[in-house]
Amino acid sequence: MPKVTLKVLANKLGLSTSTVSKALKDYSDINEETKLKVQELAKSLNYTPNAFAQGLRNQESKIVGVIIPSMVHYFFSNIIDGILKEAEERNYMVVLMQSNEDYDLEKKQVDVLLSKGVDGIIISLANKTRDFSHLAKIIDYNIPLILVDKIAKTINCSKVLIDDRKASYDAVNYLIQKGYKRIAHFRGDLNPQNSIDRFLGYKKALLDNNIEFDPSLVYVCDNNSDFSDGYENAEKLIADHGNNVDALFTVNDLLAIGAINYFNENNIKIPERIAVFGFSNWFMSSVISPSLSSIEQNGTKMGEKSAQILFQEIESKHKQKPIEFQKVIIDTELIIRKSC
Amino acid sequence: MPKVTLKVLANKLGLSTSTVSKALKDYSDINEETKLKVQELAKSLNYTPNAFAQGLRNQESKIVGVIIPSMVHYFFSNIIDGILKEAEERNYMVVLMQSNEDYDLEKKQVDVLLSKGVDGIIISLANKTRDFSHLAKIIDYNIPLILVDKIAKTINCSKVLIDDRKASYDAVNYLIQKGYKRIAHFRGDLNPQNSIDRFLGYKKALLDNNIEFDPSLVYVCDNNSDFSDGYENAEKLIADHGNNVDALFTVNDLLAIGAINYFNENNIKIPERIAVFGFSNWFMSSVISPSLSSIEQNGTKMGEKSAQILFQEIESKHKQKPIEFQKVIIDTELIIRKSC
DNA sequence: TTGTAGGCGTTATCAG
DNA sequence: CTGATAACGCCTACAA
Repeated sequence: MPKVTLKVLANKLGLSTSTVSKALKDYSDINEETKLKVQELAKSLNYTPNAFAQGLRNQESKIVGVIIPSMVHYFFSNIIDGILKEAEERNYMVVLMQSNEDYDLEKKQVDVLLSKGVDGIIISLANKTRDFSHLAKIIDYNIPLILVDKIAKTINCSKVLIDDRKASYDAVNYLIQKGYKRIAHFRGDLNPQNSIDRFLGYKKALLDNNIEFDPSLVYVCDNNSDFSDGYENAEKLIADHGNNVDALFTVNDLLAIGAINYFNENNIKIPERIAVFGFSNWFMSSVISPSLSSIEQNGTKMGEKSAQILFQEIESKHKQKPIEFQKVIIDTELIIRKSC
Repeated sequence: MPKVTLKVLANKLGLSTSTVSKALKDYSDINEETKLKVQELAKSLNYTPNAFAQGLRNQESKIVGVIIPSMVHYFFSNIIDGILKEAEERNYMVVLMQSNEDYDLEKKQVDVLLSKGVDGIIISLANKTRDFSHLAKIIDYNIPLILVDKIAKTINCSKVLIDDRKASYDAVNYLIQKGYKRIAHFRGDLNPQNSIDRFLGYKKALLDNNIEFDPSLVYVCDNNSDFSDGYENAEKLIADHGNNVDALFTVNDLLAIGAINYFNENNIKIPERIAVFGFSNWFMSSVISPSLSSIEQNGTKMGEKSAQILFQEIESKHKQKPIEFQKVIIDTELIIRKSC
């Protein structure tokens, strides 16, 4: 298995490497016949250019880096799915890294990506990330950067996200239109902007409908919440408010499902006694019983769009064109099922 | 942002690049003081070696490639999770590709990985893949290859998998010990070995317990089955067998959940009237109601193990040591919940 | 139309 | 202990 290089081809044909190189790239100043000969041989020997040499020479890796907080999440899987599709079409490779919601790791991973000379980077920030110097560094290196979903407002780059506030607003508004009045909210921690925005959307929908905002109906859930957190808070909710609550809007589907479990086990009928509305439309929402109304966040589309913008920016950079940063809001959608 | 290279460091210190290079690698033949000076400067200028140059020089990319059929699957996400962890520890990058269960794409992706000079490859084969010449090519190129879960028996390389047959056997045996006698099976298509093995395990458990195998209790489900397939087959099952069936073992959790939905909606009590046992222990199984007994397939461990073996083989190759292929069976585990 | 030469950044070898 | 040199494979001015 001797490696097939330009030199090998050149020797076999009695040509120089540069001629071979040009022939393969269809340079106009090469004899058609030679071109054909070269291309044929290349094909038959299965020549593939050495990516390192190319990278070294062209300062271009055809690799993009992606950092996400966690792999095992329906939403993030979908984002990746979208990114992979776009990259595939353009013959780019995707290096995937997982920050495990750890700022230090995220920072280190950025360094690795930079040192590997990736052509662009897509990041969905860890919840804990507050310091953005590593992002500034990417920009400093003049590497296109796209932030997706978990973004940093202060960083000047393209962003792909949803309108959390509006989405929440729509969901809660829907509940209100259906006649629910005492709507509880399981919110996320204070940290990632998303949960704040979702909370604000909830609150605004209440106020716009002249429903008094009752802080005691809001429960703060842990961020790495598993569904048992939803279960426990549902228990608390009923203990605290008894019959004086008729709906529950949660910051994510997992909490909703935990709550549903509690309600099911305790014979609290959904949606008759209490309606439930989730967020993110995880795969699960459609399969539990009763099926859960939720907000489709469209991870795949977010991934696709991020990648499209990234490749656009890489292209522009290549052509020395100025880059105009975009902020793309991906549409969300209310998915109404049986839980309300 | 001038790139910091060895040459830059060398110039600033009035040294040669080779000295700088050695100093950074702690060569024993370099003066301690110079080493310190070099290392300090390197740190302060944030020097990172150029990966292309290193790759070109050392014939080593520090990148491994991973091809899986589909991203958006709890099981595969877990495999990736495991691989990423191991790679992270070793400062390897992971290039991820998704074959979408498409043989041609899988083949092309292998070519891309090879041409990029990855140091090793982990693949979970597409269901449709029957021709293994692309795998042979990898081996031909002398690139370590690990097959995980969806493997090719005839390809000579290390493999990480579960004992599908035994796992099924255990599950069905458990059902039988619990007193169930008329156990239906929703099996997968004839294609990937996994579903065949799971079926065989089911059958053997019956026979070993002197329960007649009744082919009419076996339903073949589509492979890209969504849970509606489980729903519909559950309907058929009850139509066909009425009360003459008391348990259901499915080739995956999704089908089981579809079936559970049908049973719930039609007031067929689980597990009193019919028990249900799934396979794979997807995240969902624990959150639906009633919670689903299933077989833990431990994707994370499979990913970790695959990566460990891969890095071992890369290491061995590096040291010119012979490589001994391993076939690792990851333990499965019965997870008993409320559905049986 | 083809070939020569130099360099991308790193590292191993060998000479000083 | 340090430095010069060559090589990894590719690409592109420039020369022939």
